[in-house]
Amino acid sequence: MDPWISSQPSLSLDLHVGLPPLSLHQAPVAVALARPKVLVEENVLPPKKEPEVYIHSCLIGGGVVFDDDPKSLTDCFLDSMMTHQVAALETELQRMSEENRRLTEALAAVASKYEALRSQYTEMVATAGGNPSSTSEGGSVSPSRKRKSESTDTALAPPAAAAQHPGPHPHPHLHPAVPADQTECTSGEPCKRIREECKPKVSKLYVHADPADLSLVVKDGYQWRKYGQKVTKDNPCPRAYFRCSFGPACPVKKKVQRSADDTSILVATYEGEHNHGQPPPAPAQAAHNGSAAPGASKNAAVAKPPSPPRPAAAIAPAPHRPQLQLHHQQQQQQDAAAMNGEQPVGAAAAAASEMIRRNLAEQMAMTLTRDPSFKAALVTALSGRILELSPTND
DNA sequence: CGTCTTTGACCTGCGC
DNA sequence: GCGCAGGTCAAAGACG
Repeated sequence: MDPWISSQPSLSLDLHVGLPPLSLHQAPVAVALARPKVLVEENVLPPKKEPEVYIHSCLIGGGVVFDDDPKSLTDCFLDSMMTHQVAALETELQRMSEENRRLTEALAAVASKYEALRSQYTEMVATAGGNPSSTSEGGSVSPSRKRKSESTDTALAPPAAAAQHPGPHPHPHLHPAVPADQTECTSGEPCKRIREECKPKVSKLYVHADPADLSLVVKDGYQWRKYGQKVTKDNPCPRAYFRCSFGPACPVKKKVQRSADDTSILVATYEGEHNHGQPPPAPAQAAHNGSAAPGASKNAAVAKPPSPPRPAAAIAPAPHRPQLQLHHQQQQQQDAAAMNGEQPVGAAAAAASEMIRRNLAEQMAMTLTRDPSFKAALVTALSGRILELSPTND
């Protein structure tokens, strides 16, 4: 994790902004523990500090002013109200912080257990004579469909996959035409287990959205093409299926569905990794933090790919790259460095850190401005402050 | 006319 | 083998 981030006690980025900054194989666990409701509320923390300071200073000097100035009666009344409110907010803050701490601990425990199991599994595969590198990489192995009529043609090159990936794939390690489980498995249970391990990297992103907005569009900076929608059993809200518009070169898919518990939350499930950079934002997109323009309903989530896919390694992170992708790529770089036995390069790490800070600030600003509770708290604090400072108050 | 979204139909995996 | 549920396809319609 970014040292700067971990040094910000009130931010608690692990659980609050976008995707938890864990490696993707940990993401589902992390997301399962993260409660989106809490995430947004806790984002209110930084602005609270201002009224907190204000109240403390008023408490110190209030008594002196009280005797001399009749107007200070109003001030003190307001101060009292503010103090009460701030006390309540502080209590809430403490509660949230405590909950955050518990969640973080639980997350760490689960992550460590997962790591232990993972290494155990890798060990087992290695001793069984398997090829750990083909499975532990997790890879963006696309679960290619095998339709009944097509699968009889050839097992090695399913037409569906061939249609999606004409010609040699530029990134076979990211999206092999033939999933490892299909080539290496010969029977039963081991095959199933390996297949599960070969699933594309899955990550989840919780996004606050207007419940009245039924578009199911998650603005993550990438361009998506919707290819299906389905009502699932466990959730009355329909689930939308998207493919990256850079496909078939980019195998990434995402599913977007409203949370069954809180319809104001969109749950975006990403499968696979982008093998290209984030498309350059259009003017309207740039004004919306690199996401699709909300007004353009027709092409909000989809646009023609502006440029051919580029290898991820050749692309510097875009300034508006969403937090998700930042964590994603950063983790990839760290993984790659770890695999090569390298230490993170100082300059690159600093640049990445700076990038994360910038995106973090943007993301927090966006989240905060979208949160009604934050707005209410801000309005309360500001109105109290304005009343206090107003020369005409009486 | 080209592109994208919608949506019913189809396919596949899984549990029984 | 059957039924269910999730995921995907592809025709039709909408839109610029």
